[in-house]
Formats: sequence, C-alpha cells, structure tokens
Amino acid sequence: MKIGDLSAQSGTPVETIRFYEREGLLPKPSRTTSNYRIYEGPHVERLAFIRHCRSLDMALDEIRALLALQAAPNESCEAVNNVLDDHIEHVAQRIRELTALKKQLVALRGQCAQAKDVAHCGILSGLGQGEALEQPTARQHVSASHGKRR
Amino acid sequence: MKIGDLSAQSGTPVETIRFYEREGLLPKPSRTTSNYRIYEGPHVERLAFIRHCRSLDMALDEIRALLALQAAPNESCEAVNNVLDDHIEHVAQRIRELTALKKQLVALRGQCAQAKDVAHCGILSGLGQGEALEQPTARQHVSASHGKRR
DNA sequence: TGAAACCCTGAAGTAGGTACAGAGTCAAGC
DNA sequence: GCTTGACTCTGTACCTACTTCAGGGTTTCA
Repeated sequence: MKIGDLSAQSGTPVETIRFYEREGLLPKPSRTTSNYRIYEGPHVERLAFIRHCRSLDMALDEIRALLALQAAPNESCEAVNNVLDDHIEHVAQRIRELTALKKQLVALRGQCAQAKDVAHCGILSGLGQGEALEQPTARQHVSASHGKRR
Repeated sequence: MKIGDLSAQSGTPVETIRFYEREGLLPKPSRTTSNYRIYEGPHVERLAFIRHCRSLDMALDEIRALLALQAAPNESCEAVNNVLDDHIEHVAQRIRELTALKKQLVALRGQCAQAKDVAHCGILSGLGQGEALEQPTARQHVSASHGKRR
C-alpha cells in the first residue's frame, strides 16, 4: 500500500508518517521504481503501536525505548513496566502542579468581583505585585498548560 | 542598571530578558555609548508582571493581551477577567484530560502484574492491539504531559 | 596591563509535528 | 495522445518559550 492508504487506514497524516520515518520510529519502507513508499503489514502494526503510545501521551523517546524492548523478546519485561511507571508518575506530577496552579488562578480571579475600570482592577494589580512563584524553569516531560493548540 | 543586574534582581536569565524584548513584551531600553542596555524602574515592574504571569503558566499572547489592557486604564476590566477565565478553563480542561489519561495508563500497567519476558508482556500486546484513542491532534493552549524538560 | 567577567548580535536547537513550495507520477476521460 | 486532477516526492520553514552557542566588543579589578 502507498502512504496515502496507510494514512487513511491509520488516521495518521501523511506528513506525520514521513516524520516518524525520519525519526527512526518507522523502518524505511521499500520503494517503487518511481520512488513511492510501499508499506506492508509490519509497518501497519508498528504505526498502530506508535499512535497508541502517542495517544497515551508518551514521548517519542519513551516509544523508542518500548520498540527497542519489543525487538528483544527474551528480556525480562521489567524494563517495560519501568517505562510505564515513569510515565504514569510524569502525568501524576503534572496533575498535581496544574491543580495547585488552578487554585492560584481562581484566587487571583476572586480579586475582581465586579467589573470596574482597568486602573482599579484587582487582578492586574495582583499580577504586578508580589513575587513570581518559583517554577521549574527547565523542561519536563509532561508539559504544563499550553501544549497543544488548534 | 545593566541587563545582568536586572537578571539577578528578577531571577530571569539574561537571554530570556532579551527574548522578551524581541517579542515586544518589554519595551526597548535606552543604550549606553557602548551599546549596553540600561533599565529603569518601569522595566523592572513590567518584567515582574510578565514573570508572574508566566509563573501562572499564561501564554505570551495572553500576557500581551493583559499588557495591552494595562495601557488603557479607563477601559472596563471585564476583558481582563475574560483572559483569566479563559486561562482557568484551559488549565481545568488539561487537568480533566490528564486525569483520564492516567486512568488508562494505570489500567494498562495492570496488565503486567509479574515480570515475565517481553514476548508475553501484557503491556506491549495491549499497546499493539486496539485503537489509538482519539486525541485532539491540534495544539492547545495548555499542554499535556511532556512540556518542560530538564 | 592583562585577564576575568560582562555585554552584544545572530543563528541554531529543543518536541512533535504542520504546512508549505516546487517538482515528479499516475489513472481516467476525451 | 493529451490533459486534468489526485497523489507522491524532497526540502524547508513554522509553531512555543525559551536555551545555547559562536564570535566578537567592553568594562572592571588586581
């Protein structure tokens, strides 16, 4: 099948399939004489695996680790458990952070009960005063509140 | 004060200050004859405002909107409330998504109770089978689980 | 005077894609 | 046989909010 067929079957944009190939997540398929990619069953399964992992918000590096483990079927699957446990902890950590964040935002929002003019707005003055809260400046695995955009 | 002083006082990396200037969040400061940036009180306050907003995980566009509102102090502050309400909803939405995600991850993790070999691992077969869950493919304001990295 | 510590600009990298531009290929209809 | 449209190819730029680096110039202190 050609890339458009794989795209339709898997619900994955064509560009994303090519991106996964560039990233080494999908093996390079064979080509027709006119240089079109030709996919077979194993590619379909592998793509489904990747998309399922991505729908669980795993990072590409985590998926790479799982794919490497799949290639060594006699190893203990403890390493698989570890990848998943780590990922669950990433998500749990982000939920805790966002919950704390929301609490602060709601408190700030409470400083402007009625609509007044901007000059006397409790929210803007609240934002201008006081310290910025310490935030982990470096990137973490599970992002905060602005990750995906339409 | 020079950029290094502002950096130390505000806890903001020098490069980030220059980045905010490029992005139009901080006004261009005056320069010495040797082309060094010189900051005054208003810059300090403005940077504190920006960093406070960022510590609340607002997007730069949201901060830009608030700064524009600050510049028009006679307007109703309803627009300020709207920016904040929207942001709170972004965060709440991401918390809901991550909570659902974590539930799925824990269920998947439960498919491998004891360490076996990879070939029989319930997790890998669970990931290989079934559909990827539908996910909003486009970017949203509040990111999912992998946002910041050390 | 010389070295360390600071400052400058501009470009490239990060994650996980998305969206082109410009060109080649293929099947169907006339 | 030719045209049209749908498909495919490569390569590049774009998105967020920065961070890092290269290759310089400036200031300060000993």
